[in-house]
Amino acid sequence: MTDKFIVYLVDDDAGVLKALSRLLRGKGYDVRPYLSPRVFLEEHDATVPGCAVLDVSMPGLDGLELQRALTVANGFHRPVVFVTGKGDIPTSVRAMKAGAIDFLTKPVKDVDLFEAVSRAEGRDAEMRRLQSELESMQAKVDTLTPREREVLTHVVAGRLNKQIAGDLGTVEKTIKVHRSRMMEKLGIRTVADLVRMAEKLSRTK
Amino acid sequence: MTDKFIVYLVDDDAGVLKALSRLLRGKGYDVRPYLSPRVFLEEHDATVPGCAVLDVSMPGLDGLELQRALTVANGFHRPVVFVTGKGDIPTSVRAMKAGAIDFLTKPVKDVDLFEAVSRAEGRDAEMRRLQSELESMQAKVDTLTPREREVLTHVVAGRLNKQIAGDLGTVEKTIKVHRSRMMEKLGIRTVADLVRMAEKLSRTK
DNA sequence: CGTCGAGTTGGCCCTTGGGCCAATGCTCCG
DNA sequence: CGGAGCATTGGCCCAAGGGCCAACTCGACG
Repeated sequence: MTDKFIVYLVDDDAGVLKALSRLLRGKGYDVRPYLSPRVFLEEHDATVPGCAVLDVSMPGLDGLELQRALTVANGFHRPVVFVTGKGDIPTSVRAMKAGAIDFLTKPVKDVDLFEAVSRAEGRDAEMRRLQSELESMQAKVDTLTPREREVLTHVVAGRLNKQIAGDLGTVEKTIKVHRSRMMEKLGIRTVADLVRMAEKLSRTK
Repeated sequence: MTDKFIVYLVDDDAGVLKALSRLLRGKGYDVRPYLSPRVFLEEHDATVPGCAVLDVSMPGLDGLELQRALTVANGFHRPVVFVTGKGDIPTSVRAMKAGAIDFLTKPVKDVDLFEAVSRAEGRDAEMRRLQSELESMQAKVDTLTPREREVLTHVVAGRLNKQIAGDLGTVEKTIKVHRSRMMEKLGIRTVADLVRMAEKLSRTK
């Protein structure tokens, strides 16, 4: 479960690939080198923790396109560190705007690469923590019946049982039952926690 | 109050300054040109809406330093757009990491500049909206007595009056009074709203 | 010294929330 | 057809929230 953090290295230059691999492996990272961006993308599994270290200019699929392709995973992005030999400012700016962790120029200084990969690791961990938290909450919400969900939104809005009953065209007693079952299913005891949960879920989607 | 959005233009090249001024004024922007970054910084008033369009390389105080100086305002930054004639990738990356809106290379394309300034305007407006919301909430919280503040935190934590009383070494009745006055001062009626307010305040600071 | 704000507490009473048990009506599925 | 799941409702009772009025203590301030 606590999969090891993996560095996906993609560069069409075999020499660079080997050099960077050695460097990162020396630091203890689990490195997966790819000469072909396409092969990397095919094999890529967004569910395992890791970051991508990409060359910007590659034949077929360039770094920025690859970055975009890695960016679609349900709101979360695979952290990307760019490495380039012949990049320009507009490209670096586009990469950073698209959320790249860093954009390094060759020859890459070891410390810069380590610092970038380390930041990528931190961000990846934080993203996964957040994502799993959201998923587990969403999973619980998904077990609610339609009625319970309606009641949930009204409760979060601060409405009284009586008012909710009026809104939904039923009586207070019924709302109490839905409300109770809803809290039970969500594993939540207080309205405060309920509101916080709802806020987290709504803030991201 | 609804001050006009101002573009602070800082470039040590008088020609560029004039050209960009004309360009932005033509778009209807209120432009304030500065040849000296120091003078700009001295006169700068973070309370008025606006963005800065900075040349990266200037004598005395370069663009990145200026950006950092503009970044300290109580958690909020003055949006910055960079313009440069002789920048390099590391510089652009540092600028973007530091939160720059964009980093344009001369000759600057009109559309790029307009797009960047427009984005800056949007971000500035959003920042100010958020900030004024936070300030108004914080102002209300500041009117609370120490005891009321303690009760506030316990209520937000989902504790019952009885439990809060135990924690604070007093009785339920006392908590009810503090709680009631606290809600009154905050202008809030439901626990749901209280929790949301507390979340917003805690999330930023 | 007297007032004022803050913190406390009591009593009284009403409203809300919520648990327990029981029961009904409906729809969908095997 | 006979459950299963869902929505609904009633009664009963207790716990928790909250308004209103009154009162007391204490330290600060003039």
